[in-house]
Amino acid sequence: MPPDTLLAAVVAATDEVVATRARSTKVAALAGLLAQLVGDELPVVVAMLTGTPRQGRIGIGWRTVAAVDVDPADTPTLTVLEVDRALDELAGLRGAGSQKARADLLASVLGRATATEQDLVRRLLVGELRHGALEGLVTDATAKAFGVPLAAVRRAAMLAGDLPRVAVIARDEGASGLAAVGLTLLRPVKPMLAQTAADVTEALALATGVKPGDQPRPASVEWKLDGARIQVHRSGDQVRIYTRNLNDVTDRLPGIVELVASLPATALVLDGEAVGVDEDELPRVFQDTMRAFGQQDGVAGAGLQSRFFDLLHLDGDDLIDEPLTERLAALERVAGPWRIRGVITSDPAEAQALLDEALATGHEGVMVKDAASTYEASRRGGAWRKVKPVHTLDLVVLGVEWGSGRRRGWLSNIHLGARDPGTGELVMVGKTFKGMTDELLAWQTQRFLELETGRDGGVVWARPEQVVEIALDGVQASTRYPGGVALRFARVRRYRDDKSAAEADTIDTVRAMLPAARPAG
DNA sequence: TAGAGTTGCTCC
DNA sequence: TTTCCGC
DNA sequence: GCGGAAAGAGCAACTCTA
Repeated sequence: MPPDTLLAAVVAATDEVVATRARSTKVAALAGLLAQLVGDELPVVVAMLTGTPRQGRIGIGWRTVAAVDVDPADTPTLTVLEVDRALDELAGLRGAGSQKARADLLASVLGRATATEQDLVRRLLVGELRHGALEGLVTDATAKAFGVPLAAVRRAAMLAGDLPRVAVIARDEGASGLAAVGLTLLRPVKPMLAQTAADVTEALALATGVKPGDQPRPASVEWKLDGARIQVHRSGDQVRIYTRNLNDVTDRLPGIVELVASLPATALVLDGEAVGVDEDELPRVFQDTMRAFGQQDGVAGAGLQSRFFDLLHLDGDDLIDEPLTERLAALERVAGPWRIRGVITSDPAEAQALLDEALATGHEGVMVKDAASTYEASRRGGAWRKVKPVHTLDLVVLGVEWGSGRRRGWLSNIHLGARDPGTGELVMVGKTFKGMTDELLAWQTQRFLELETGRDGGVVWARPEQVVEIALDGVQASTRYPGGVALRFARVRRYRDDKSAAEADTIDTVRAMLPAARPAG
């Protein structure tokens, strides 16, 4: 019988992964590790390597991790199964005194770990493994470790929604075992994701794979609702609802459970959105929707409604390999009134009209989907494209935070201010680190060091002179920022040297972008 | 018991 | 969520 | 084209502190 695998073996593999940028080398290192694992070690380590320990909510975050400081062990003795059991125990603690008990238990585990093992456990707990390999590469490594086709592992992982379990199947049952993994009712499937497109014309071309001069091909153009993604399973009178990350939120959404239970079918897997809707069928403000979605007791969530855009299973038949048009036809039959509005078209003008209509009704934009496409997890293929309007603002940089990881040594996350025309002061409305090339990072590092007025922790304060053009999805009410508004998904477009801070956009302009207030219906 | 602090989830 | 980057 | 990394805002639940 082989010895229990040490956590040190995982550390060694992640060290190899960190040391290279070549995918093939990373996969080889991970595969070498996976191939030597016995029994339950495999699912435990697969979960670790993807940065998501199988215990889920453990109740330890960066604050607790930072507070625990114990001398490391000299020699590695901790096994991966011991770490797994410790995580079980940590996750199980609750009630008065549990925070202290967690910290104590963590300290005892770390005390048995070497310095590098401690580091791995800490990174695992704060959810920032950052070893340059996550689920995608671990999937590759699983295929390599057990000599099974990558496509088979990917498909099984999508359908099972659970890579650790699929790795065990790959090891113990091989390719035929993987092929037998199918969509299982009441067990969530990885949702299909979308890529972006600048406008409907581009979206139509990219989604359908049509090149200039080719015959256009039809796409389904659908309203994109601003809510939370849900996947609803029904088997007989049992209904379960999952989020995009496969968390079970059934208890929060009793109204949707009731609706799906009433649909004319015996078995269903629906893909859609949970949204707040007022009496006039107009969408509620996103924050209202999310507040209701977040509450556990189901009372507030009862006000949320479901709208569906796909059907993956109907009464014993898996539909994931059927073309979208077939799935939509089945969806129309079984849940027509709750279908998200959409049209099948290859005409950019018709798609644009639907986008205009969606925006006028208060929705986020449209999705454009290849009408012939099958249902596939992840972004591969890009058969789904989202189109939403982009707003821009010219704001002033108030300060910058030092970056970490691959941005270490660069000033990265910039603090953004809008002008208050009344006082002449600048009002902070958000931060962003997105949209920066390496070249721009280098430039802004130099620029803001020139403008530096002082430091506070990781923040370098800058003389408020540099104007930056920011692209954003929109604006939302904020309790955190002094102006009462915050930017949603802000990213840098370009630095503007043709504008002074006195010409930057005002806080009034930012506030004017808030969605129209509606009664919370 | 109210408020502060921490965590983890939603937008991905 | 977005964008950039190396492979 | 893929997979990974950079890191934000809002919210609710839970635990701890004063």
